[in-house]
Amino acid sequence: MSTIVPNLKASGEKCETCPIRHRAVCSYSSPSELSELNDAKYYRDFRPGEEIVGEQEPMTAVGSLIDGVASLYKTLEDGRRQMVGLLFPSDFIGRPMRSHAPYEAVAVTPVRMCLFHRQKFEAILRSNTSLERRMLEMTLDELDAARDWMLLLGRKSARERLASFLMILIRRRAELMKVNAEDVREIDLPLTREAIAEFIGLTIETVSRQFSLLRKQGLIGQIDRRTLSVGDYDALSTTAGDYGPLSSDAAIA
Amino acid sequence: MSTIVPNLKASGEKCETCPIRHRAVCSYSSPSELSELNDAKYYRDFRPGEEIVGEQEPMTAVGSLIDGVASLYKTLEDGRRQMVGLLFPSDFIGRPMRSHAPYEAVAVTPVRMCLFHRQKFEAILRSNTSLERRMLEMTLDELDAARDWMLLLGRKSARERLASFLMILIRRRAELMKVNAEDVREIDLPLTREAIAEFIGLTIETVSRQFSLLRKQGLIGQIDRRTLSVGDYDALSTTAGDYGPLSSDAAIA
DNA sequence: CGATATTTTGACCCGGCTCAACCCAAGTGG
DNA sequence: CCACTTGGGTTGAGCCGGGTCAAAATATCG
Repeated sequence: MSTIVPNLKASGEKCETCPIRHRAVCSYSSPSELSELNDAKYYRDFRPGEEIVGEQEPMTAVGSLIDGVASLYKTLEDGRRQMVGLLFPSDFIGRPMRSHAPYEAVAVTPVRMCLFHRQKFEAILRSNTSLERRMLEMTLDELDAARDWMLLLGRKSARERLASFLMILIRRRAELMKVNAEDVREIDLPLTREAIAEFIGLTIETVSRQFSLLRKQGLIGQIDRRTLSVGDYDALSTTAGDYGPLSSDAAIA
Repeated sequence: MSTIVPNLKASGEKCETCPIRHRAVCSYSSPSELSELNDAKYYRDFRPGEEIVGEQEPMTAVGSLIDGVASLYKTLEDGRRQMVGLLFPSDFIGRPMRSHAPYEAVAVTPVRMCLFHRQKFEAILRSNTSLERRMLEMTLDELDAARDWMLLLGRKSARERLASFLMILIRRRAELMKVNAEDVREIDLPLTREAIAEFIGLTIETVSRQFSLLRKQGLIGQIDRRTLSVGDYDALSTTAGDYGPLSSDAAIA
């Protein structure tokens, strides 16, 4: 799983031109604060399937996801797994103020991370108030999203779960393209059936069946293997059972 | 549900003598910082079943649970409910930096809260670094606990869920009595079957059946209606499927 | 084109839900 | 003091949604 990957030294890359500069944990930092981060950071790439940090392993680095999609997992001794977070660019990976990772993080697509040595980051956190404030904000958002997810895992049917999952992707894309969620025509699926199943707490067979049903009923259509179209936004939204796009800015969602 | 309850003005009560002084969000605050909080705080009592804040309602106050047990809920339109947090003394209720509550909070037992006007609290947060640091710590712990809970809701069987729930109560009590979890002999159940079911994502019938099974198999015993004894700690712990007492200090757990 | 991985579909099964009866303790009022 | 209510809690019977196991269909890749 852990192949040798080059630890890129920050070559020409500067925080100022970073694509996630305005959304990541550093987004409130002033130019002077940023330069401290700039000096401490390093980049690292991960390939699909590669483990970013292991569950219960010492966590030496934390940082921001610059590009790609990653997921967080918790696993039971007998191998049952549950995804507990789905991370997109600008989301933060790692747990400050704890020496061991409470979960496993895995790259879903090719991933580029902006990393800091954990203890160094914690030291900066302590002195850099705007970093700490943003960290608190992001953590609160993640907590909101985690609670939405608890509702899904505890109470929603398979159909509702899949619809909720698609709504997350739709909202995420709407945000990215700066349009209303209703206007999103197509969404691409960065996850395999297995990852989707682990995310929404089902088996891959059930996920597949529910996809077929939603397709048959016209809520969604197929464009190609990794892309699908939104057939009936309202029906999807209703099936998801959400109150609206609340906590849409949270990391998990 | 919302009966008239006296809004107690801080009479003789001072933060210095507060029973949760050393664990709550204010626990890192210096004497001078504390006096600012002292001036802004007020107490309020809630009776069992009373709503502390409503889901999606404007949230004017936030604060610490001083005494009693409270729970957080998320609800679907058709009435299905999922508990998303179980709060004990020193835990924080409310969502800074958001105007509306993302969940409903309800008093389970008689509850006393130490409250702040939300915007006032946010202003203090911004100027009081130790308050913000502690807030971040507590939020990170809650997030860890929420993710443990996602694993439970997504993957554990009814039996495992109930055992996990009991382990939470055992650890919580161990902490309180300052003994090892293995040495806890009895635990009291502050929750009704219904609340337990809503917590672990089951129906009350299934909860009741699993209680009967655990009793029959000697993992637990009955002392009285609201108290039970630990019959076989190891079996309970194994059934819960936890790796150990990780994230034991988190708010939900 | 074969070889391997992923996805879909089918048949069957089982754990937990539903619906319903019953139990028990704690009021409450005559 | 007893009849009645009320609100948990327990237990049983039957069902069903989603899991399991197996096989076919479809992609992906040398």
